[in-house]
Amino acid sequence: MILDGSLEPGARLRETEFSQRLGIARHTFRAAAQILINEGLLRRLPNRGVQLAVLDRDDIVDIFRLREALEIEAVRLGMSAGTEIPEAAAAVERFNDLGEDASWRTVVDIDMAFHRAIIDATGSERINRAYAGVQSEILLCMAQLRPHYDRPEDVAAEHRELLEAIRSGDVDATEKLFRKHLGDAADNLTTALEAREEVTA
Amino acid sequence: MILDGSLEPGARLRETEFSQRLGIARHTFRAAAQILINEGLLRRLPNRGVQLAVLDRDDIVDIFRLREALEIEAVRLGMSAGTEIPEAAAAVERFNDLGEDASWRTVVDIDMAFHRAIIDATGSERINRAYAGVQSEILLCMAQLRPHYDRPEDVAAEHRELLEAIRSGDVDATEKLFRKHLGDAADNLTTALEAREEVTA
DNA sequence: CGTGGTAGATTGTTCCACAATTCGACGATA
DNA sequence: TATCGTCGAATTGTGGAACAATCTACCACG
Repeated sequence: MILDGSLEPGARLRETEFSQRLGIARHTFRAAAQILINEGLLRRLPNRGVQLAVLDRDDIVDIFRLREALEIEAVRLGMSAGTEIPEAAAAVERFNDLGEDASWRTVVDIDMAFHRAIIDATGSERINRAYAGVQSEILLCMAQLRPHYDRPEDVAAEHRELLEAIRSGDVDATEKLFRKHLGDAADNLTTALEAREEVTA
Repeated sequence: MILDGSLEPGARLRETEFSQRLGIARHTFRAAAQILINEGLLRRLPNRGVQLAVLDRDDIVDIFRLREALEIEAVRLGMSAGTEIPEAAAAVERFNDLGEDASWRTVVDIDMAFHRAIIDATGSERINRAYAGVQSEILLCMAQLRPHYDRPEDVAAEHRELLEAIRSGDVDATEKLFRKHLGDAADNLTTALEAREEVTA
């Protein structure tokens, strides 16, 4: 429901209401909510329960700060270990196969798979956990914003570049490219956010 | 109790026993445990409750991988913003004031304060949260290992260098210095771990 | 028009209950 | 004797009801 968009940003999730709607006990709902809080999807207001996170401009910037930290480190680790990342290559392939009319959701899925592959390649449980958190938040972003996306082929080209950079072995150049890629994505989302704010305002 | 060392690594925390010992209800204990699980201090075994995390060599390496990712990014952000970090400077001062016989615990506290100051300076809520997780795990490490530490003045000197590097403005050199500093710390802990394993074996 | 108070709603926590699952002991069988 | 399966106790996972603490909204009052 959260990632569906069927819940308004900032909506308060009352315990009795939702536990009944989900057919679970209030305790169980609270336990589940705690997990989602740690993923950043919900926020706990003391004595006022949980509410769906509202992401403002600063949040998006912040999410991408952490994302940059994790992905850059993952890239460095992967490159110094010289590991191949077949899943990332597979993601690029899937990008290439997309037609002009590919659904936005498909593009997002492949994008996520690409970046997750790089994280997975590190074999670091903790970097993985931390990244899982930002990834849910990004999904939440997407659910709330539906930002503008480039044509599939442009997205494909950009990721092909990233993969080639990794294979080239030039760490600094790759790092720079990733920073640019992630920075652009963050800009995309922030402009989408501001566009929505204009509508609601 | 966890960070005291009064609980053995890998110990199972039975719900009835601990909720009674702490004077809280079983549900409350479960909720608290969930939070500690997210901090990496406890592990949940399905249908077998929670147990105190046991950190092996790989875990230490992994913790410091994430720590490196976060601190390096924090340093970069702080340096590009040109922010002063008075708390870090204060930590260095406290190091300088330490006598030869300073307690190990004091050294750890100041060390933590120094590194946390750098993280705090980013103003990034999410980098902060992620770092809080590794920090508790490091504390757990410390509680379980009591590793060998250099003389206080050496530790002081090393941190003074780090701070000076930040002030110098040379990002790459600073990054290299931090990687070395953190790598050494990780080595310290892993050797301490291996030393303990020899004893128990 | 602002202020304070009161009543209702909601959360945080406790206690009790019970199904599901795991673990260990016991005994049967080869 | 060793292996395996079965049974029972212990423990977890979940549900339900209750209650104090806290918050919210509304209303009376100055």
